[in-house]
Amino acid sequence: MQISSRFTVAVHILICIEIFKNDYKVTSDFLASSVNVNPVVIRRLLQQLKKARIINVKRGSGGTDIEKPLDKITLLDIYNAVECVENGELFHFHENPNESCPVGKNIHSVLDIRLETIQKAMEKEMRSVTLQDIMNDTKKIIES
Amino acid sequence: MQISSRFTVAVHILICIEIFKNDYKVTSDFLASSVNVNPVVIRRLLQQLKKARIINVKRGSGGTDIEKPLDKITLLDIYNAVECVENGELFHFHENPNESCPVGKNIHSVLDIRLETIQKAMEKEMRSVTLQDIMNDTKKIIES
DNA sequence: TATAGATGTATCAATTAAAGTTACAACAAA
DNA sequence: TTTGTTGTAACTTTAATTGATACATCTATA
Repeated sequence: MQISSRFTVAVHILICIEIFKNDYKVTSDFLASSVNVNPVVIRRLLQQLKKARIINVKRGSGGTDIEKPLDKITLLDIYNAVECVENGELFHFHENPNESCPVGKNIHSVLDIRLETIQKAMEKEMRSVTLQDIMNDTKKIIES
Repeated sequence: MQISSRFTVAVHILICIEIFKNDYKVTSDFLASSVNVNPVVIRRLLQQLKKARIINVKRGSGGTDIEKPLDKITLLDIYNAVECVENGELFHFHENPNESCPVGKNIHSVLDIRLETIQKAMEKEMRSVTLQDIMNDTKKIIES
């Protein structure tokens, strides 16, 4: 199963906020039009990004800003903000292996550490990319 | 969203096949009892592992064997055998970004390479662990 | 201070994928 | 020929995502 599009949408949103901050009031409707999803989906994501202290959302007047230096926001920060799995575990483990089978009894002892290592490798890679990197690429491409 | 439990179940199955090969006929019912899921779920997985040439399943008489040296079967092989996402893409990308917005138009150019790098990091880690490694750990734990 | 335009959020529907279940034809060994 | 098993179809259940509508709440400003 795939990681939900909330992650790519969240990155898309953050790029938009930064690119258009001087020229438009970046509302949920504005963002919804760029991403091409329902505005409520955007608002839900904005709330999650706000809870993670990545952005600030203005009630009443509308609009949103990024709350941290771009080079202090990593893809992992964004991922963790919007991907709400219990314990943050990437792999879903079958729930009730048979404890009276020697394999079922020990499957967690054997696999947990391996799954964690794999997940950590993914997270390390995500942590190495900042929103600043993404913005640099985006501006270069838009200008060309 | 999490990677489905098919992956951990498939690894569980393969460990069972190897551990019990001399003492039991390892049928889908036998495996279903250790994993604690419906036998049909097991049979579906066995078919996927068979298609990937990791195991052989005996019709009629019943039972199953591993078809390759254990140190030639990596966690990535198992993952790819049972995790059937289109293009094998880990990240689900939102479908129709607005092409008339400079960000929507270029979001794929900016993000695709990053997502691929992250996925590759995960796959590299999965490729570095073989079923032989897992079996060594399992036997050590069961014997202690 | 009334209003216009946003956000925040509840609620429900639609869609999709995973996993459970039943059933049974096809098969192969004894 | 019987017995136990696989292979697979069909349907159900469950859960998560996403879409959609609605509206109370908020704030700048006219």
